[in-house]
Amino acid sequence: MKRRTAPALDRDRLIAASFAVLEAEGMEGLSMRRVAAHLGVQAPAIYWHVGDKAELLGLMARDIYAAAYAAVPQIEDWRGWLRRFAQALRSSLAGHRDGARLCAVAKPAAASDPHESAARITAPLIALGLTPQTALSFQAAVISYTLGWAMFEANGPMHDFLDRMMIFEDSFETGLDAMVAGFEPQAA
Amino acid sequence: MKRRTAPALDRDRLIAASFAVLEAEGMEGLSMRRVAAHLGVQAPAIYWHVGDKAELLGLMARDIYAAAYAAVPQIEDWRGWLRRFAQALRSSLAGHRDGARLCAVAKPAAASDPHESAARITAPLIALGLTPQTALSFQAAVISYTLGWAMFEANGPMHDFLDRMMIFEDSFETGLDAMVAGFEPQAA
DNA sequence: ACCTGAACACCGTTCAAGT
DNA sequence: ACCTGAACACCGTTCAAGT
Repeated sequence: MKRRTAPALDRDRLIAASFAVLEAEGMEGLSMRRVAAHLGVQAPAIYWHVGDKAELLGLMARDIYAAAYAAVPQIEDWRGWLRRFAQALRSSLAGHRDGARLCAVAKPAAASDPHESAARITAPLIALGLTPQTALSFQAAVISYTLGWAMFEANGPMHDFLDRMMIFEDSFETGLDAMVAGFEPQAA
Repeated sequence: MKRRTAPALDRDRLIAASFAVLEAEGMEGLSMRRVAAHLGVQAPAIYWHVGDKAELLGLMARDIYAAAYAAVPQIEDWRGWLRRFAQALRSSLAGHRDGARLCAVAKPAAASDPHESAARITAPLIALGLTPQTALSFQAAVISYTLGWAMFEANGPMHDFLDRMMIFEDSFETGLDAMVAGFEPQAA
């Protein structure tokens, strides 16, 4: 017997609880105290498992990105992969209340080892024949576009109006297709 | 004589002070109390001139966008206009500390009259021959891309690493050119 | 009309102390 | 090792009261 009582918290349960609070209260209701309450614990307990709130947000954002990567199907060429990835990221962001705002505020947890995370991020594109340089460039552009779009789309009051002037889905695809198609001549 | 003492505040001085605090303290140091202190006034005084903090942030964001629109030179076609606008927006965002984060958090002050603001936003493109529909679509895509990129770029730790793997300036242009070029066939 | 003073209900975080 | 209790230095916002 290593311990008499199992610990009440671990990183995974902490992150899960944080998402639960986010879903229920939104981004500005996401406080350390509320997350703690959701876990039946005092706020300072969280600091045993995580350095500070910024790190917690970083971990949440990381999960959102990870879900997107995991959702991209096997695909035969980099154009298709980029398109599928962008769609997956968009729906991963839309899958959580204030998901885009969360990712905007959070610094990437990737900060721990940027070299490794850049490699992981570009690996699929490199496998499909792009050079590391172009892979990074294209991927950065697609992520930027998708994240920016998600924020645009999540912006309440403007949304209702734009909804009557354009189909978000279609316009997102329009921009995405344009970008990917425009990459074509640069892939050499 | 309408009043014995001129008011200490007005909206413009309030916004200017807010930018000053933002520059000095960054986004998380931007508190109502600090802005008030910068103006030699008590925090509650601000609420006479502005409904709440969100509205103040919205006004700041609006200024950043307005600066971008103002900086776009007269141009002969919509491709050029879109490219110039994106560059102007990127440098307007980069012109203030945490500019991208600010715009991410702020709801558009445009919320007041979305119809009018959408019209103003698309006017230049419509004047250059696009339909309102495509103008809105293209403009939304370009804004999303640029805002997303600026956030990407502003993200400290990742930045230093990426800086050694790619030129931000060049990669931004790569994606932008790709998108605008890809719009071409859709402009019909 | 425009601002102050005092207060309310919160925050994130630290740190000794408990087990 | 892991959590609590109490505290510190802040927040945004409201509201009576002053001028």
